[in-house]
This record gives sequence, C-alpha cells and structure tokens, in this order.
Amino acid sequence: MREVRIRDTLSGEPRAIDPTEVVGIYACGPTVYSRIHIGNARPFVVFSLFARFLRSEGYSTRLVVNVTDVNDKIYAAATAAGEPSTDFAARMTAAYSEDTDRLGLGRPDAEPLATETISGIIALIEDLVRSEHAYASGGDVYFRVRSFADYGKLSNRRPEDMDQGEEAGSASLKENRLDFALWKAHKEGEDSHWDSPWGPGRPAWHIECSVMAEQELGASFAIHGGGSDLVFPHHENEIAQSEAAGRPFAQIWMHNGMIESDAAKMSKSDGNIFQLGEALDRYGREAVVAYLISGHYRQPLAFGPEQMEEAAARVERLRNFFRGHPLRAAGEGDPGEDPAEQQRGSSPGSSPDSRLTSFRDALADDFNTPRAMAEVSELVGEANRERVPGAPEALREMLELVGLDSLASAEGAADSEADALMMEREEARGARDFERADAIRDRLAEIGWTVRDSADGPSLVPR
RNA sequence: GGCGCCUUGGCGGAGUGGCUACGCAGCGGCCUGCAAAGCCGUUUACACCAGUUCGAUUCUGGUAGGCGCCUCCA
Repeated sequence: MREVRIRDTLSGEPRAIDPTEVVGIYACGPTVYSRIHIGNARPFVVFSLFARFLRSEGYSTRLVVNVTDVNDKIYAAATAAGEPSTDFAARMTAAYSEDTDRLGLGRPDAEPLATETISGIIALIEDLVRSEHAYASGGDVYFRVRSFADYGKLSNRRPEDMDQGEEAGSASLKENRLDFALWKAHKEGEDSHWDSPWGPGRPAWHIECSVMAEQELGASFAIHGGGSDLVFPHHENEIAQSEAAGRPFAQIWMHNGMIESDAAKMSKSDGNIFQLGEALDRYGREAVVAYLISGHYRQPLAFGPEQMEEAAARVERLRNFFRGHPLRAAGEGDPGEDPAEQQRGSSPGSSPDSRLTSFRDALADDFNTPRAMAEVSELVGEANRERVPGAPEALREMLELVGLDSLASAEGAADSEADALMMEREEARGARDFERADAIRDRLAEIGWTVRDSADGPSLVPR
C-alpha cells in the first residue's frame, strides 16, 4: 500500500490519506436540468478512477456522487418542456446515468438524490435554527453567515471584504446580504413542494450536500470533491452548514479544473458546450476517457476536435500494440521461465515492473494521470522496438487502473466474407497481380477492414 | 475592486535548481510490390525584466497577458 497524497484546497498542502479507516469520498454530481457535457464528465471520471486506484492499493473506499434534482433551473426547464418538474428531473437523471454508464467505469457506491433526503435536510435546518445559526423569514430559512467565524476559510475570502454594496431590492428577507437560503418557501408555479416547520417549500442549494454526505459517509469523511467552480459559494456554504451544527465535515478538499473550449470555461450558461453523449458517439469511450486523463485533474484542460482526435490516435496506438502483442493466456507460462527472457525483461529502467511501479507512484502523487500515462507510452515504445516479456500484461494492468483495459481485449474475428477476400488477395499477390490485390484491399476497406501484411502473413483489423 | 490559478517546442500537456517527460501533427528515412502497423531521425521549448546561485525553465521580486470564482455552473 502506497502513501497516497492529494493537494487539499483548504490547507493548500498535499495531505496523505488515512489508511486506517474507510476512505469516504463525496463528489458533487450534476444538477439535472439538461444533458451533461464533457466538463460535467470530468469529475465523474476523475473520482471514479481515483477510487479505483485507492482500492487497488488496498484502501477500503466508498464513493458517493449525488444528484441534485430540485432547483430553480429544473422548474424553469420543465416548464419550458411542458412537463411536470418531477418527471423532467427523473428523465434527466436517467439520461445522466445512461451517459455516464457509457464511460464504462461502473457506478459510484451510492448516488443519493436531493429529493430523497428531505427529512434529513429539515432536521439539519432545525438544528441550525435552534442554535441560532439560521433564522426563518417569510417562509424561507436563511443561514446567518456572521454567526460562523470560519466562514470563508475554504475559498480564502473574508466576510468583511464581501459585505459591500447594497442588496439589490430592499425587500430582501435576509438579515444580511451574505446570508444564504437553506429552505425556500413554495412559490406560485413550482409544482413540487414538501411540508416543513416553516411551511410548504423546498430545499435551497447547498444544504442537500451537507446532509447526503453525512448520511452516506458519516461525519468527518476523508475527501470532498467537485469542480473548482464549486469552491465558492457551494462548498464554503456546505462547511458552514455542517460545522455550525457541530457536525465535523470533510478532511480533504479535492477540486478538479475546468474543461475549456476556446480558452473559456465550458459551461451551460455560456453555451460553449459539447455533450458527453455526442463525444462518446463521435470518438468512442476510450478516446473520451483518455482525453479526460490527459491532463492533471487540478489544471484546466483544453477541449476541441483536435484534442479529441489526438486522444483517439493515442488510443489507437495502444490497440495496435495489443493486436501485435497478445496477452499471455492464463497458465501459458511464467515470465521468469525462460532464463534469457528473464534477463532481458529485467534490464534496468525498462522492465515492465519498474514502469508499473512508476505508473502507480505517479497516481499516488496527487493522482498525476499524465505522468502515469507517459509510463504507458514509454513501455509501449520499448516493447514495440523489441519483445519485452511481461510488457502486455503490465500494460493491461496499468490501463485497467484508468479504465482503458478494454484496449487489450481481443477483437472479434473477421467474418467469412472478409476472410475469403483476404485469401483471394493473397493469391493475387502471389501471382504479382497487384492491381487485383489492391482492388480487393479497397473492397475490404469498404466493408470495414484494414489489411496489415507482416512476415507472418496478412491480418485484418477493424477500421 | 477582492481572492486564487496560469503563461513550456505547430498543438495538447508533465516536470525539475545542472541529466531526452510524454503524446499528436508535420517533415526526412527504414521496412513494404504499394499501403497499413511499427521503428529511427527531426533544426538550442520553457512570456518579459531584474535578483539569489558556480549554475534557473525550475527559487524571489516586478512587468505584460490569460483564466477561474466573487450570480446559476463539474
């Protein structure tokens, strides 16, 4: 088991993960008011793979990714779609599951819904009201920011600095403009609401995450994650709500950077989005995953057709490697059986073992996926140059950790028509009738096959 | 205005006080009947100005530019 370190947003320092207890990870998922885009997929991929890595290192890990399914924008979008908001949210939640399923990384251990957490939300708000960290006002309930001395510690802001200017509209129900809503009174036009001690209404943003995290992971869990755009106000407010109520919260804060399109953050409100489903259709799941791990998770990552095509090319190189270097079948001989092979395989700095070690070391060091993938590239190059015993197996293990082991799987065999054409082409080549051989190759391309000649004869690869 | 981050070769993107990151693309070559795949090579990459240092892309200060958050946002 390696020591795994993550750069903590709160302290600004790398922090080691405690191996003595279950590593609870709570990552903020989407608000389901539309289909998700590539940017929304980044945290899903980062945290899924990070949890996978921790498990492979022997850490007992529990990953929770919530869905926020009640919100102003959901009401608005549902109205626009002429659909009850609960139906709309359910439809979008299902679409989110379908899209992320297609990434092939499995599901988080728990995916709680805000609308299924109402009683816990009300209980937390009651606690806060009782302790005067919150107050009811006109059917709403607000958090009293000035009552929480640590407010601003995550995003490094001071309430004094923020508390400037006039509240827009003097009719505010808040005592102070920094106060934020915990509960919102039912409004005309909103077609869902719940009973509460403050009247019918619904939870505001932020509060659901405080409650779901604690319900799923207990107090004082290891890691709270999400996009860097959530640091303020969302995560700052979560800390305030939970800690003001005397409930210890996250130990480490882990934030992923934004996907950028045309050097600007990809965001639904700016409209410069590329939907995940479309990316999967166009480039395939491996390219999408390879793209998302091509940069360090904390850094912004440029998005564009060029980047996606590059990722697809990288993925194709890996596929080609496994086409030419099949995995040893189980029981087909040990790496150390042949003394000559053993010697070559253990040459310093180039052995599969040392690459695998470096790969895992990179992931243990603030989950540095690009550094890890550089080890994959190096080993592929070495093994393409000359046979390196154990390389395919080591590569498959590395790729499994980043959800790309499907690249090592054998592809379906060519159909009989393609096989017949390939044989025909060989006959033509044998007769040095290259015009006919090339025509047959074109025909094979039309039906989806690329011919690769080698010393061992031709083979067919799907286009 | 406040807080934080960033500026690396055509593009993407790691990293380090002195040693080729890596990938993609282009170009040249090897292999091949031709391709495909693979391999080899590819013209001094670290925004600018000072400082610290034997030595800075890497540390410090400043300048310029960019991004994020401060309102919904992964």
